[in-house]
Amino acid sequence: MATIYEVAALAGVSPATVSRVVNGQRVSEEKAALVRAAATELNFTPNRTARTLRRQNSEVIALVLPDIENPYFTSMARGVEDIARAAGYSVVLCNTDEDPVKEAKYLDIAISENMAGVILAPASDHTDLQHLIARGRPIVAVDRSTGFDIDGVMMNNRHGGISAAQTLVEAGYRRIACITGPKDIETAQERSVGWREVVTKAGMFDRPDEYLRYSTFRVDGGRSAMHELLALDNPPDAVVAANNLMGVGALQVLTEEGLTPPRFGVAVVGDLPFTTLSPASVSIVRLPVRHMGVTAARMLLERIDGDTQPARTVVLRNEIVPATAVGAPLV
Amino acid sequence: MATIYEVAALAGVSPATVSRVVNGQRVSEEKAALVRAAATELNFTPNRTARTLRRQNSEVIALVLPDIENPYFTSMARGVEDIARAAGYSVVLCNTDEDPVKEAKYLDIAISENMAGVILAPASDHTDLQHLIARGRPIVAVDRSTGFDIDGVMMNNRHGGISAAQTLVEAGYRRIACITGPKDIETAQERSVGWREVVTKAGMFDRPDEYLRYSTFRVDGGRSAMHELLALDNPPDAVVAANNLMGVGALQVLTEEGLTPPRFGVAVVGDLPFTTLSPASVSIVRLPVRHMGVTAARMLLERIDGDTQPARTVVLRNEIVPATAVGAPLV
DNA sequence: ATCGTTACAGAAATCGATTTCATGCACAAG
DNA sequence: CTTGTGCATGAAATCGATTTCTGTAACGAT
Repeated sequence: MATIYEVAALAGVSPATVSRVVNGQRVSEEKAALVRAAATELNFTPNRTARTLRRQNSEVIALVLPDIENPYFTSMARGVEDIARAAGYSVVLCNTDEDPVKEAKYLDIAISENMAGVILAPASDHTDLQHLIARGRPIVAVDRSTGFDIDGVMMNNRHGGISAAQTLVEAGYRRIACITGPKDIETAQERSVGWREVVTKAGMFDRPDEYLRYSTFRVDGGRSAMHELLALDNPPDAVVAANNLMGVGALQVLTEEGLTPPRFGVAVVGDLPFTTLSPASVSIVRLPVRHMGVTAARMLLERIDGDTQPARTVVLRNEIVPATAVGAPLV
Repeated sequence: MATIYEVAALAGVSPATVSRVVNGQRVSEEKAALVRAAATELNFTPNRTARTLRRQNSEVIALVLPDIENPYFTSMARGVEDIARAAGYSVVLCNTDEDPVKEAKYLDIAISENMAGVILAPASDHTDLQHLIARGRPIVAVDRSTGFDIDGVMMNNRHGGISAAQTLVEAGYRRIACITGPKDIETAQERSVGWREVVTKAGMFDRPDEYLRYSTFRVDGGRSAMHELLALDNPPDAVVAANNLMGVGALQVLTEEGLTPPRFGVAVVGDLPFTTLSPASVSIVRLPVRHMGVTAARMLLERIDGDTQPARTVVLRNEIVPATAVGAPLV
C-alpha cells in the first residue's frame, strides 16, 4: 500500500500538502489536482493507524454487549451501526458473555486503541469505568445503568413488567408466575418488581415470590424455570417471561407439555423475532431496542463532537401488544 | 494514560528497557522489577495504536458478515471469537447487509488498520480481494466461495438441499416446493440444485422450477414466497426452505393458514434456534456453522503465524434431523 | 594479560500520518 | 518604494511504541 510519502514524491509536493488535500484543507487547485492524480495512480488509502496515533482519536466506536447471539442485542447493534456509519464511524462489536473480566479487557482495548467512544450494556452493576472516564473517552450506557455519572439510554423495565402481568390479569388468568434473569442484572430485577406489584395488588398469592424464578437470560434458563413452575403443587396458569430468550424457553416447554397458549397464558417482555407462533397467542411487550441503539449512538456522537453538557439519561417507552386470541385458563 | 516514557522515567531506565520487559525479552531481574513497579504504579497499558504502527500488524481480526441479525452468522461469530480471543486476538464484526459497497469499505478499513487478517462471508461472487491479497493479508472465506485462490471453509450445500428434499419424499409428501435465496448467492443456488435433483428423480413435477421461488434470505422473503406457492393452481404439500430465516417466514405463513406441520411438510436447511415448535414437526438440516467459524479462525491464525502452504478449502458435513412427528399429506 | 564472547541497556531510527512553525511570494495599502 | 497582510507550501516535530545499532561491562579461555 502506498504511503503519503510516495504520493508526495510522485506528485512532486511535500507530504504535508498531500495530507491537506486528503483532509480538505486549503491547497491550490493546481497542486491538489497533481495530488489527486498521484493518489489515484498509487491507489492511496491513508494508514488509519498512523492517523489515529497522531490524532489521538480513531474513527471507531466500541459497542460492548453481553450476548451477541441474542437478537435483542443484535437489533440494538443495527441501530447503533446505522447511525455510526452514516457519521463515518465504524463499529466494533465486543461480546462479553455477561463476564465482567472479558468486559474489562474490552474496555482496556477501547482505551489503548484510542477509540472515539464506547457504548456499553454493562455485564454487571460493578463495571468499573474509572479508566475510561479518566481518559476522557465518551461513554453511553445502554439497557442497564452504571454507578457512574454518564449518559444512558434505558427503558422503563418496571413498566414492562407491569404491562406484561396486567395484560394476563385482564385476560382472566388467576395464578401468574414470573421467570426473570439473574438478581444482579438490573433489568431482570425491575421487570420482576413490576410483575410483583400487579400480582400483589390483585391479591393473587399469599407469597408471590414462590411463583418467581431467577435464572439465566437464556433459552435454557427459561426452560428450567418453566419446568420448576409446572412442578409446583399448585402450578400457575400463566407466566411472565422477563426476556425474549426465557420466553422462548418457557414456550418450548409449554408446547412440549401440550399447554400451548392461550390454554396457558404467556406474556414476554421483549420481541420474539424468529417464532412461528400462531398470530398473537402470546402477549408481547415490545421494547424499543433498535431505537435505544439509535439514541445511544446519537448521544455518543454528540459527546465525540465535544458536547459537554451534564450527563443525561433517556428513558424510552415500551408498548404492550396483547394476545388477541385469549382463551380461558385451564383449571 | 501513562506512556512508556513516563514509566521509563519513573523506573530510571530507558523506554527500550520498558518495552523489553513488557514484551518478555531479556532484562536483568533487578531492572525488570523496577519497571514492573513503575508500570503498576502508573497503571500503564501499551498504546496499541503505536504498537500496531510500528509492528505493522494489529492483534485484531475482521469478521465481515452479510447479516449480523441472522442467528446463523452470530453463531459463526461465536465460533470465531472463541478461538481468536484464546489466541489473544480481538474480533471486530462488520455487517455488510449483503451490500458489496459496504463490504468493500470494510475491507479497505481492514487494510488501513493493519488488521492481522480477515474472515469473510462474501456478499456476492464479485467481491474484489485484490488489495487484500496484494497487501499480503491473510484471508479466509466462509460459507461462500470467492473467485480467488484463498483458504475457505464451506459446507456441502447441494447435499443439504438433497437431504432436506429427500426426507420430505420419504415422509410421503408428493409435491415438494422450494424457497431459496438470491440467484447470485452461491449457497442459495446450490441448495436449490439439490432440491431439484431429488424432485426430478422422483418424477414429481413436469416443470420443477414452477415450484421454485427465489427471494431474499430473510423472514419477509420466506413469507412472500410461501404466499406465492400457496396461491398456485396446484399448490405444493411440502416445502424446502433454503435458510433458517426463510424457514421461519414460511412457517409463519403456514401457521397463519392453519397448515401447521405435519399437515404441510417443512424441511429447513439451517437451525431454528428460537422457535417454539412442537418437537420435531419440522425436518432440520443442521449446519455446522459454529464449527465453520472455529475452523476458519484456526486456519486464519495459522496463516497469521506464517504458514504458506497452498490454499485449502475445507468442506464440512451437515446432518439431517428428520421430523419425527410426520403425518399424512393434506390432500 | 589479552582476546573473544555474551548479556544487558541506552540512543536513535522507525512506522505513516498530522500539525506546527517558518518561509517565500504576491498583492494591497501607505 | 516600503511595509504589512495573507496565503500556499515545505521542513520538521510529533504521536507512542518497537527494534536496530552501539557501547560497556563481565567473564571465561588462552
